[in-house]
Amino acid sequence: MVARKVKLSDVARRAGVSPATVSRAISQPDLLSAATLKRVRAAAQALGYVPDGAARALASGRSMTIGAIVPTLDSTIFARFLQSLQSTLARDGYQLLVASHEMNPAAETEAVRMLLARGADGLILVGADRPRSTLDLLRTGSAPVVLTWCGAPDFACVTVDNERAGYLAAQHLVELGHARIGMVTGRLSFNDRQRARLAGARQAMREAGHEIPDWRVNEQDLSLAGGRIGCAALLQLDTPPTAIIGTIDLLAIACLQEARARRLTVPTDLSIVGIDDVDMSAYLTPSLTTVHIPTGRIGQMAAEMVVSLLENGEAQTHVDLPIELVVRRSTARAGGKA
Amino acid sequence: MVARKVKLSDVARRAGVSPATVSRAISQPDLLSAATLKRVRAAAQALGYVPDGAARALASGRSMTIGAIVPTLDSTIFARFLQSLQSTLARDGYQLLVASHEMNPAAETEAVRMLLARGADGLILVGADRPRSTLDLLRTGSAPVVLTWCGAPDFACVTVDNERAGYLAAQHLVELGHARIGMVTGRLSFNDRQRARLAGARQAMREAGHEIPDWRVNEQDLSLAGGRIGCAALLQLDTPPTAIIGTIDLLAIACLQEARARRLTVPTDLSIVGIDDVDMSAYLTPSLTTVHIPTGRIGQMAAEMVVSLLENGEAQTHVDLPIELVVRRSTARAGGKA
DNA sequence: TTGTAGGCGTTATCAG
DNA sequence: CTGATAACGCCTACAA
Repeated sequence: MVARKVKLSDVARRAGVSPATVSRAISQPDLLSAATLKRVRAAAQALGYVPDGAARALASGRSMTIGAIVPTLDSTIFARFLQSLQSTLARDGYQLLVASHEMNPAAETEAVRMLLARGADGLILVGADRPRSTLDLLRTGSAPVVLTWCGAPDFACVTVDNERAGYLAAQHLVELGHARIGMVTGRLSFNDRQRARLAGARQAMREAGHEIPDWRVNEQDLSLAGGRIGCAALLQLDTPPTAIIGTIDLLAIACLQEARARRLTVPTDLSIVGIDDVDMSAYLTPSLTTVHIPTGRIGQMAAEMVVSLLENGEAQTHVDLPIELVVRRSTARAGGKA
Repeated sequence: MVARKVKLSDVARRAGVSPATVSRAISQPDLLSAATLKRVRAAAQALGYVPDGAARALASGRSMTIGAIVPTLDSTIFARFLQSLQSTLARDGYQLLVASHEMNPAAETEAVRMLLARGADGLILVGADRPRSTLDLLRTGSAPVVLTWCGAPDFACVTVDNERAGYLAAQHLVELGHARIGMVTGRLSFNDRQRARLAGARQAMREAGHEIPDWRVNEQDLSLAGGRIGCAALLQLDTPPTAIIGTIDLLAIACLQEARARRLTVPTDLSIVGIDDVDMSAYLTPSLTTVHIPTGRIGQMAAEMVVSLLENGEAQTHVDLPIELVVRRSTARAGGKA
């Protein structure tokens, strides 16, 4: 719309130095004398110079951009995760390029390809459950990759023990005397987090001499609507569970709402446990007993990991963040007494 | 890690054609004969060729990347907004580059500069309230800009009448006989959406012969914690309001929780109205009366607008999306009777 | 500390 | 329909 683009050489001419000097002024200021640096900066300022990222990327081989692929952007969890990634990366001068796959493996592969094509210097993905072809693409790519939540042995990753999360949730219920517990989970395919949480809960019950039969596990969309449907289905069984675990807080919150809609009192009539510990959970009435997952930390660590992988070449490549049960008011002893 | 990068010319050699032909095979397939096209594609496939975005961007002047700057990623609203932007842009082959400013004007300016430097072909921002210098930077930049939620006359924008949103919320309360209403708002500076919603509510009250004095307006962080604090403050006034408007659902939901914590029954003892109509609002007990804002549509339209600005040069540059009051169970006649 | 020169991988303009 | 041949704007040895 306005004057044609100001380029490096324009600044150089204005400052009376060579293009190389201007280039250095941007990327390696220390190599210049204070005087010239100042002069170059003044010239750049005056001309309103903005370096061309594409050209820099092409010449230097680095785009200062990190790609992140999440299942969906429309989720409390991933929103916080991205916020955390974004702010941490920004500190190091990197920009975040985001993509989502909406639970479609092919879309994820496509996203990886696109991000790589866009020149992302590094990639951050969620989970490790994806087609071998995608994994190969990731390994082949020259960009460092960091997996989050769930990891794979041959990839750098920032994990959380999802199986243990499910275990802790169920164990808590066992300790309260519950033997018949139901679960509302998200879709299990292409989602290792969900599978692990379910498996962990089953493990805890098994160790206590109980089981969670398939018909007490209800697979739903990860939404409030899904949670309510799943909860309703479990409550309508001939022998309804005395407690329900939602594999993510959103689902558990929906269960809380469904229970209330059915005039059941939580936790007296029904205990409910979630996993994640989102903000909302602490503020509900009754507040939700859940397993805390350090979502923000996962993002921060993942960001720091790609950056250090990128800049130091090396880095600790396996971090497992601690999780813990947070007992609040949505759980009580089986049998009705709080 | 592996073989050095496969480039255009490698594919060309393998396919026995010139580099130019390979380039066309990617960007203008129609110009090639079916036979050569097929041959080139096979070669590219075999070599695992991935075009270099930086080089393409440098040579073509377009990065196929759109930058979006939101106040924060960590919000239901903006998460949905971004999701919508992302999926719409993806359809046209664009990638989303995101940044957030956490309510810091300077950070936003910095983000604009960075996004422009990264070669974003277009920019999507939230609101129109920012320093003149940033506006100038936006105008100067050669990239089309689309403002969302609130607009400015000389920018393309996808808006929603925030003032009317506040107006509708208050008007509904007036019709229910409420004269003393309180408001819990977010920080008003650097946030035209909040100011407009507050102003609209005041306008509605004024027209009804009432006022919303400053001391019945409580400015808080846009969080559940903020909402509860704000609600508590209003309820502790000598003459507490009979109804409260939260300028975003999150705040209103927090008010609902605070009211319950104080053993107040909503809507009998206190009516509460929100603005946004997030998913959760419909599922709460009582469900939240609120003003529906088509968040997803805003994102979709904004995305379509940048793209058409980019590709057709022209486009409708001012779209105002309709909003409407959604009456649910959190409001009732003043005086206690539902 | 600063200048020179060649190249990064594609696209685009022109011929053929 | 396809092939040469310049740019594109910046970085980076290498030289001074």
